[in-house]
Amino acid sequence: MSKQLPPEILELIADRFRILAEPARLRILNTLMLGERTVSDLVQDTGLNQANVSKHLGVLRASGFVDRRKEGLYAFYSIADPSVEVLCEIMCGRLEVQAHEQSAILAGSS
Amino acid sequence: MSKQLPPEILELIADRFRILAEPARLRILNTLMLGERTVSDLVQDTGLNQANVSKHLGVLRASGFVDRRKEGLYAFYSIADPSVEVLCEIMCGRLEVQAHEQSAILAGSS
DNA sequence: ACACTGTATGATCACATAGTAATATAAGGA
DNA sequence: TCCTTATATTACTATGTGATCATACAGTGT
Repeated sequence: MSKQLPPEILELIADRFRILAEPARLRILNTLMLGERTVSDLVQDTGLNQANVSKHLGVLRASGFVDRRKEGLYAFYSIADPSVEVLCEIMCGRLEVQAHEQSAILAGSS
Repeated sequence: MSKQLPPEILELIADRFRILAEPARLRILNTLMLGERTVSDLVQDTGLNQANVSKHLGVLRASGFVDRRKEGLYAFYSIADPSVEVLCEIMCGRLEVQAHEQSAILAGSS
């Protein structure tokens, strides 16, 4: 536990965190958790424009978070890295903890 | 599982990922996993300059990842959010999986 | 061959932020 | 009080990248 990691590894980890540090990409991933979707589906779902969605999908694919399957004119994207969901759940859980602490502080100071 | 999250929540999650998307901050956190450290300790350990370390610590503290305890001239920082370690481990595990896949591909194509 | 649709790819702009130097603040000692 | 040390902050620059527009590319049908 808590072993010291060399700077090169920490850079790679930071790179992966950076991919997820974007609301638009999280929206896309969150939709993909429901199952495979085409680019057009995601454009509809997120309200982002097509170029933007395509670019985010490119980033997500290059970093191995999603997979692509081409079929005719369509490109079907899907989650390739199941850890995404776990990561978001942890972050979410932490948000709830902090929200609790804040309301506790507010309640205490009143 | 895999519930749809509203955009506001995803923005908060993205904010937290962004905090961790920095090699320098991960270096600091990784050192703090060994225990409480002063700013000077961290400057020594990371090789970053003092202003830079202070600024990163400020960001980490504002987002609740670390705590501060002042004692005389010194400021002792420590991990406040234990989930950091888990998050890094997951990312690390995923890096290993990808490394394996890549070497498998290379071996197969030879 | 042409037209149409879905997706990907530049080029550009705007903005956020990491790093750094200089300086400010705060605490302790002579 | 003055000096020194530890930490925080401010101002600035440079770099990275998200959003957008326009356009290119690929597959399908006529």
